[in-house]
Amino acid sequence: MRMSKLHVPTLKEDPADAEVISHRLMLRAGMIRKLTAGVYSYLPLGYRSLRKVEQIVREEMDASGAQEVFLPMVQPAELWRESGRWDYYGTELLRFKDRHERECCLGPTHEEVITDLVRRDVRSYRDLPLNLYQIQTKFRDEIRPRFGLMRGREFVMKDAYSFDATEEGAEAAYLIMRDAYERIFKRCGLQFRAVEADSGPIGGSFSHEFMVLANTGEDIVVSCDSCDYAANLEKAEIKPCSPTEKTTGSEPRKVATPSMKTIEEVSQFLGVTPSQLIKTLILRTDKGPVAVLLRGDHELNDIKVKNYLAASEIELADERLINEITGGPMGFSGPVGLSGVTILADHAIRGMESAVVGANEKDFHLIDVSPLTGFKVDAYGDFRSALAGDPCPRCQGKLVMSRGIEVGHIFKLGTKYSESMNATFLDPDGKETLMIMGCYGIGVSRTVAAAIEQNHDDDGIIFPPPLAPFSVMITTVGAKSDEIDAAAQSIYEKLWQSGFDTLLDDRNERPGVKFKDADLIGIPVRLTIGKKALAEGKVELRSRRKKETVLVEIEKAVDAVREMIENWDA
RNA sequence: CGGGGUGUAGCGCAGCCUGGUUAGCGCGCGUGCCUUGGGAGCACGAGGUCGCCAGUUCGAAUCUGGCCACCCCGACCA
Repeated sequence: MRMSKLHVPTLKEDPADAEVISHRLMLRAGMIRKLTAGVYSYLPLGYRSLRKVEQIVREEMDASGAQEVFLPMVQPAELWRESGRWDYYGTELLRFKDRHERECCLGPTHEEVITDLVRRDVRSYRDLPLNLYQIQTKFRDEIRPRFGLMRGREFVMKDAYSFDATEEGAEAAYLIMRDAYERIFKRCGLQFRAVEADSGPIGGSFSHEFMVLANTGEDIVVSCDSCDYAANLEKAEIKPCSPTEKTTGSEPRKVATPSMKTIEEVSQFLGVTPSQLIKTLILRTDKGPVAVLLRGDHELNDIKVKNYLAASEIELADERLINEITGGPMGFSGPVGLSGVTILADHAIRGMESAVVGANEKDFHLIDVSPLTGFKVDAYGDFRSALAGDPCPRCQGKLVMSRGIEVGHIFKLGTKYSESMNATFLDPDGKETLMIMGCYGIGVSRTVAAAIEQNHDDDGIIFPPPLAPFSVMITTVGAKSDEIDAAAQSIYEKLWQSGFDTLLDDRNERPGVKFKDADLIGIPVRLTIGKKALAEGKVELRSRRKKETVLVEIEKAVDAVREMIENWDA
């Protein structure tokens, strides 16, 4: 392809409404353009990258025995009512009516459709296992789309669904997908990590997320510095600390803490550390109000509480509810004498001998409160988020934090959908049995964005070669010259014949413009043809990643390009 | 939805507070000359419902009200 013909509207300046790096660079590099909030058009370069990811995904899915299908995007409400998600999914499901007033939605995911498809035609254990996947546009009416392709409303996703006759089969299917995902993201040239994850509203018994490690990631990855334990912060387990047997030995005392509401204010005012305080959080849930007790320096993990209570909704109580339950204002809540509310306490509370708590009265706290005897707790559990330096739940190591972008998520669904939608088969004994399902997603468009988040510099994108829209950019420099043009044309043809997607910058531009554009759009290898080197039968080769320029003989140029790409990470 | 912010040429912005006649600047775009190793230079030129609607006023990009769109922070997720 020739640059003079390719539609690559690069921008010199950053678009004002793009904040994150991948969004900025994709706009500047002429890869995407926004149509409306969270909805993007792919220009030639962007679409080429997207298709590179798709192709890798497709090859590895096929190799793992999954079969590609293509499911409808418009889906009838009846299916969603059957699974129970028409009401549960909320406003993220874009709903509308057709001309006959029939209710429909745009598919945000395809469990309903695939389950319906399979239950119609699969009747026997002989037809199982089955794994079907598709690469398709999804629509989720996100509350707040942002960050360009990182969280669009319309996005490209690969979703696979496995159906098995037995529990063992379902677990094997899960592991096969796990391996396939490892290969996919490795082939994409990304630094990533598979982490344990909460299974969220899709449900199911266990799941892993595939995180591309990048500072701009929205998720926090917790990992052990000595074993291979890794989990999403929302899931990361905390090793319970050993309970103390000691009490304060004295009665609690009430002290005045005028206008001291926050942990910092109270601890500073009383001259104690935040870890000597207990914070009492009142939560409103669909299972009734709950008080959660945490050590002052710990943070609530609402997902853990939500899972513990099997609640579907949970939020911090407002001033009014707090007052109703504790009798005191916000900022002075404490567990002593609290009643009419479930009291949950984090394990760490048991390790405290003496604590400062709110007195449930404006401007007062209690000191010298003994958690062992000072108040009643309905249940102890793991309710806080991990902190860097916490002990690993699996070994003696310590936990460290990093940021990640979730590009893949695999779930073992079990019979959640086969049960609600009655997807059954006859087992060898002729008995009607529920299929056991798994589902496996990859954010294909997000993967392109994540690759850019992870690989860029001040000059632009540094594409890992497998995802680059083109592998090589041939740049001619200097005044127009027949010799240079001929050499460029010759190498251009050879590179294509050798299987390299090659761009030839034949524009009548000054070299600076060509170099800037090549850097911006992140082409891995730049091959520059200039008068001086050409006279000696040589061309220049430059790695976008290492930024070193080497001179090679024209005859060896193709091999040198190949070597540079093959040793990309070296 | 709650909080914060922005809407003026394809992009980035100034002008608005303190209303005034042809609405500016840089980049980009077109034509010509010139130039060709890191976003050159000169000349000429095209391009604007000042987000939309209503109001105030002799007069509105500018003041007032309503609406819309987009961005950022929170709850959601590939």
